[in-house]
Amino acid sequence: MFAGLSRPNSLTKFAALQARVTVSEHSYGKGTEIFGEDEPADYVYQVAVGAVRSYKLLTDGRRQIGAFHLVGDVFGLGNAAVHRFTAEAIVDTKLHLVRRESLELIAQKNAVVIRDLLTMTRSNLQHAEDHMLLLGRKTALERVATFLLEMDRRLTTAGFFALPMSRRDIADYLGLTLETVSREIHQLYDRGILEFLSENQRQIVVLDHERLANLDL
Amino acid sequence: MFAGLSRPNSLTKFAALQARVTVSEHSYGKGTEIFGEDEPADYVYQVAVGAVRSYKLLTDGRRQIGAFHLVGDVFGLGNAAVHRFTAEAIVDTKLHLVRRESLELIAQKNAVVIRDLLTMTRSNLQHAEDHMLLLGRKTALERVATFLLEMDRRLTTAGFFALPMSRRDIADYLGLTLETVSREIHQLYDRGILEFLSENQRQIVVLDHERLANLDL
DNA sequence: CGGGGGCTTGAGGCCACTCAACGATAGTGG
DNA sequence: CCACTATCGTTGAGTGGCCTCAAGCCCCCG
Repeated sequence: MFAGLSRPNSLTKFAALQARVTVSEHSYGKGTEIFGEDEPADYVYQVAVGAVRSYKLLTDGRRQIGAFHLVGDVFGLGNAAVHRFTAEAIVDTKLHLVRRESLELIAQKNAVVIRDLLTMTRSNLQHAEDHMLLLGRKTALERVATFLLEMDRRLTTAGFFALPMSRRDIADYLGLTLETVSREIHQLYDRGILEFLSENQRQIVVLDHERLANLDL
Repeated sequence: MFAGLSRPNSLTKFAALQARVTVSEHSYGKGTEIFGEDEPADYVYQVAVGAVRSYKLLTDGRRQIGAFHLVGDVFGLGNAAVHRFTAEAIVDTKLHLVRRESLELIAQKNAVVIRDLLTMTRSNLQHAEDHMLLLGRKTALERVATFLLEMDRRLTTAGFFALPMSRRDIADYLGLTLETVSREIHQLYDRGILEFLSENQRQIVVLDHERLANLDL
């Protein structure tokens, strides 16, 4: 029943869920925390509107964003009793919340539910595995190319996409500095691989997917 | 029933499993491939003897090792129908194999089985999340310190541990070069934090866990 | 005893980082 | 309505941490 919820247009399935578990909705202003590392993990979340970053910090403030959660994505799954991440709203965001408790309850009777949880956890794991390759072995330009392809795939609608996150967020996702991210994006622009829409540097059109994919080895 | 199999001393539980699914054992010589990326994922594996590396490659040969699987570890879980990485025996290795098919069959009747698969997949995910922080944000010295603490935790028995993997493997796990790994390990030696046993640089005693943990922020 | 693999160590180079300045935009309060 | 400020992004100059290239040692194994 939760299966496919991570795909944007499967929100319909959510209706079926509501008859069985407690689903609530909650709004989070730009920049506010949804949950913190080491807090008890009482809920599972789905993005209805907006975007979320989840990250870990080192003691001196260095930050690694593990994933961006966009509309339709389910997150808060990989956690045990306690969250392993901090999650924050990147922009004004609405989330659907499901109590873990009630999910457990259903899961005991309905094997399909656990199976769906397993499927979603697997896809989180696969994303993490791909990201390890990026962080460990790709150059700055390759990282940015991979990132843009991911965002193009996940949020392009009318031939372009609008990034909800800042250059700093992108940098902390890619293991770079914000200056490097800026430089590499502009190098792709100079090569004619992408274009900016209007004055806003967050709206991007990918002109040449193939060359972008070749940079992303 | 599979729960806890990832912990070294839970091999006992494996006996209970054998009555229900087809479990076979297989040996792999040092350096041989267990499965390749994009091959069909027909089995789930558990290390009985030896050690395994699983990795991804870029087209030009750059390699990122995502995890080392040691005695007791279960792997091959995060995969869908097709493997997402290559697995190789680091040393001569014996594995227990369970057909995915028969696992699926049991899982349909026994919700506990899926639950255990979910738990193990989660712990793989958490390892990957920690590793993203390492690859994205830690310095060379911090990476090596984190690695040594992990190995100390996972394979110390008589006050020391013997690394099954080469410097090159460690480097590809930590996103460094083998030369850098060598230099950083020796810096820890020079600081009196660790010692080598006999002539073999793979047998290590950690003398000062606390200082090692402080380097690993 | 010759050859190869694994590890160490040194010298030099480069890619991404640091530090800094600047422009543009949005939100705020007088 | 307009400073004022904060945030965000870009761009340049210089630095440094890790990589590259290279040589040499040790051990194992044929």
